[in-house]
Amino acid sequence: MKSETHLKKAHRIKRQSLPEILAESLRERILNGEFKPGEALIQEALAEEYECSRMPVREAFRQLEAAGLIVTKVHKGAVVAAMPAEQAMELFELRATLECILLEHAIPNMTSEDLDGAARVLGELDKAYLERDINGWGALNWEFHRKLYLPAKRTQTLSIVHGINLQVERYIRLELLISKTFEKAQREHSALLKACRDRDSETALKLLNQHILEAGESLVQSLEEKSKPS
Amino acid sequence: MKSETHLKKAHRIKRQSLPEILAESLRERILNGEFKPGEALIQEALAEEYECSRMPVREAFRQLEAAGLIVTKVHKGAVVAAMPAEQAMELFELRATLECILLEHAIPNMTSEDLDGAARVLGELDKAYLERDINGWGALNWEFHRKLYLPAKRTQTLSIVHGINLQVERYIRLELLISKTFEKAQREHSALLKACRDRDSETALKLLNQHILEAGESLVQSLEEKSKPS
DNA sequence: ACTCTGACTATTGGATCCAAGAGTCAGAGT
DNA sequence: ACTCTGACTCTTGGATCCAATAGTCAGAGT
Repeated sequence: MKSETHLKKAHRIKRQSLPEILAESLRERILNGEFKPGEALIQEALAEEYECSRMPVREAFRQLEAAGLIVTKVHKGAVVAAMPAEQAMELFELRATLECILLEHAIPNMTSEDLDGAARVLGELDKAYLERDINGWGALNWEFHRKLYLPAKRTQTLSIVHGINLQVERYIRLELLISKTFEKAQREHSALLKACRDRDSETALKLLNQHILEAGESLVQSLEEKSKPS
Repeated sequence: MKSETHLKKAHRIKRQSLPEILAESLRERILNGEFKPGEALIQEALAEEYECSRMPVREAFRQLEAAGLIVTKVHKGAVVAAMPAEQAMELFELRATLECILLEHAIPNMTSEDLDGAARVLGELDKAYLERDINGWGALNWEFHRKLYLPAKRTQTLSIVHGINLQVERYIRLELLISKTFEKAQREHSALLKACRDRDSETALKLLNQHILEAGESLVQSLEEKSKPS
């Protein structure tokens, strides 16, 4: 009996509405740095660019606003949200707290499939790093963490953490370009996965906590350097 | 020199867009239980009720969806989100974690104005309780907690916690009607405020943690009883 | 009697149109 | 020369209209 779980999974087709697609695309472009903090997003321009009317754009804006990526003022439009260094650090501390909770609950439930899946993503992550594929790296990075947290079966926490990750990812990407954080993260990911395999919660949690907080600190540091070049 | 801080505060007028107002109103009605989990929300009906077109309603839906209060399917419309008991407990645990962090950071920064403000809200809370004003109680309850957390100066965490509170408030309200949770909460609030006044972090955190987790447990218990009346 | 199909209806998704608010710039008045 | 005002423009907010899809129900064929 093959225990493949494809029994009834049907082919999951897109089934996405235009606003969702737009929101995703715009988020990607914001994370890429194509739209910089403070920059205004004009509905009509984007509508023309995506060859649709302004309406889907408007609904996409609502989603992005709820996610904290843009801020809108009545009759004044939307601008990309800025994030001061202290807020960034707050988000990293939040991540550290919440992701450690997730990992703690996940470790006892991890199957070898879970671990192998995470290992596979880690491989892809390495490849993305070698090819300097920053966009891909961002998505894969989250995918790796997500794989580790899924067995915790805490969907609400996971979705909140996902939101926070998206918010900070923008800055992480900038940081990645100019530092050695990449290799450091890769080493830490490996160590983390190993601790999970060993079911060594204590080590795993310590590693994860460090992994996130140090990333935050190095990011905040480089943010502050950049803001005071005088 | 009067240290009143009204120097430049101008009069903060509404400046709210229709979709925001609608989202607020609809959220309130969902929290009230007027719209029950699983119930479909029809754009046109709501548009007519609020005497506007469907468009503001649609944008309000996007906001509510992002807040997790409704779920929408393409071409099928929006239904009020249901919440299984286990997810409710997860949210309460999240609250306990995050709100304790907030309080921990807030206590050292609290001024006597902060404490007096909280005390004042506590009084209103009591009044709302005596008048059985459930709606008002919900808002004031959050206001009380918020007052305690504001000095932590962690806006992101605060806004996430706010979102979680809104999600569980719906069930809390139902629970309040049928149990003694009300008086219990009131007593716990008083004790909590006193510990804050004494700058006794240890006691305050323990109280807050209990306050939230016990509320969660009693809620989940009554949810399970209701779902298995057979 | 059962099932499959096709038309009909209810409701949402998207486009276009009009109104209203915010910013800008020129011109008049002091 | 400076400031205030008003018209003009750019952009968003909201309404209405048309297209597309899911659900339903009746009817024909087996």
